[in-house]
Amino acid sequence: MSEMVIPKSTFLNLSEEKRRRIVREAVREFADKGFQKASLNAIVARLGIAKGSLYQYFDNKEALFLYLFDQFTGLVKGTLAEVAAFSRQANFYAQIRLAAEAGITFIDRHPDFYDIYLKLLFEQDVPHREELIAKVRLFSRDYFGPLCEEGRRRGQVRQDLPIEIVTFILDATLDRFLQGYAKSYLDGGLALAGKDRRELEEKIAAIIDVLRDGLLPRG
Amino acid sequence: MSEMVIPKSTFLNLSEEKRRRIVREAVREFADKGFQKASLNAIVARLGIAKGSLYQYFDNKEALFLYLFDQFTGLVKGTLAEVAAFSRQANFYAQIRLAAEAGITFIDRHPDFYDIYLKLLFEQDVPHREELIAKVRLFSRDYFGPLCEEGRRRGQVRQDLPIEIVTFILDATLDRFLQGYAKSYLDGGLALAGKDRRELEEKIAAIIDVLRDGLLPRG
DNA sequence: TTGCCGAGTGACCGGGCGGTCATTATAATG
DNA sequence: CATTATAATGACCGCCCGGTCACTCGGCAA
Repeated sequence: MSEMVIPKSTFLNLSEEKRRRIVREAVREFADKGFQKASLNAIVARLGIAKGSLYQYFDNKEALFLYLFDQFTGLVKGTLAEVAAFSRQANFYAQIRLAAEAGITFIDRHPDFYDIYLKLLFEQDVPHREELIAKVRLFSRDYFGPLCEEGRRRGQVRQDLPIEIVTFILDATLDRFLQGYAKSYLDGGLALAGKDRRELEEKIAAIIDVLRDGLLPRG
Repeated sequence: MSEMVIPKSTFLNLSEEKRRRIVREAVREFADKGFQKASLNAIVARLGIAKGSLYQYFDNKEALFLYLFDQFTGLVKGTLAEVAAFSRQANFYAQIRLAAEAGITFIDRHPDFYDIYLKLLFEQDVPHREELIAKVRLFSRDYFGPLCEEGRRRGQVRQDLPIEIVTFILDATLDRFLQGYAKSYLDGGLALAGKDRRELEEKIAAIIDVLRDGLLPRG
């Protein structure tokens, strides 16, 4: 279902180890520089192969990038499916918490892929950019939307709240939390970047508590 | 207090109209392409001046960019000071609402400046990038922090909530709202980009209501 | 009229880019 | 072994970049 972008057969004939090495170094370069500034010369230099070889594997820079992004969306999709299955029985607020923690895990495992995505958000002239962003964001909406409806159905979320406002807030907050974890200058004073897992989970819990109970004094 | 970055005297000697024209076109170019891809050739071509002239005004690409960003931070600072003064007496939630509306107004007035900032967030190798981002984000924190403390003091925000969590949520949500207004693919399904002022204010009010009252059914 | 000086000019430089392709090396086949 | 198919190579191409600099221009003071 992912793997919609296929490289040249030459690439597929390579040993898995070499393929992984190429993907790893290419992802690193795109994560460092973004699409436009990423240099195929730099990639082949790091890999110790000739530039011509890269063109045996992929038609051009764009095809290479699309292939990498395809791998990324596959990983995202898998992660979300896992967490959805794992947390199906849980309370709505626990589900949100687990999703946030899965996001942290994903960034820990694939920081360069996440960097590529972040750069893509505001870079210009990246081929199929809006389409790629939309693909990822659709995952997020497809996850939070049903979650909220289910939470409302089960009486864990107020019936009178507009679903799209709730998903917007959850999406925005979680997104920013993950961005702050990956990029310290976006952590909004929570100093997320250096924290260990336990502290991160405490912050997540605190945020969800505030969203659940509201800012206004009760009574 | 802004205007810390000074161009060459040649630039300051130009007529205000010419200066504004140069700033306008340069901002447009940097907003379109980001720092790295922005082309001085393109800027001088649009302005109809020689490249050498640009180098009479600014030492190099970096100095030009820093000057533009300085203008930007001046505008942000002024806007925040205005809204702070204007909303001083208001209820906490009205203050938040007014800040969000001021953000909308700012983007309407200076969309290219806002674009430069958004691109800066994830672009690599921009001179003084983290410093510039920190400067803008400090404005935001300096605004929301005291606001939350004041709101708590006045009993409009629960006493037991950790301030930094509250500011994080407000900052993240407002930020994402403005990003969604400027970039339709980030609007999280609220379709903010096309909306008129009244509809935007309704969305803002709805979001603040949810944050104020919480997701959990009361009772 | 002359000399001066700041403003404005654009051809030019070195360098890096994505991409090409004729050539060589390697592996598979009979 | 020879022949053929596939993979790997890197010099090279045209392009555009940021930045330079020897030069021209125009107004003003002497």
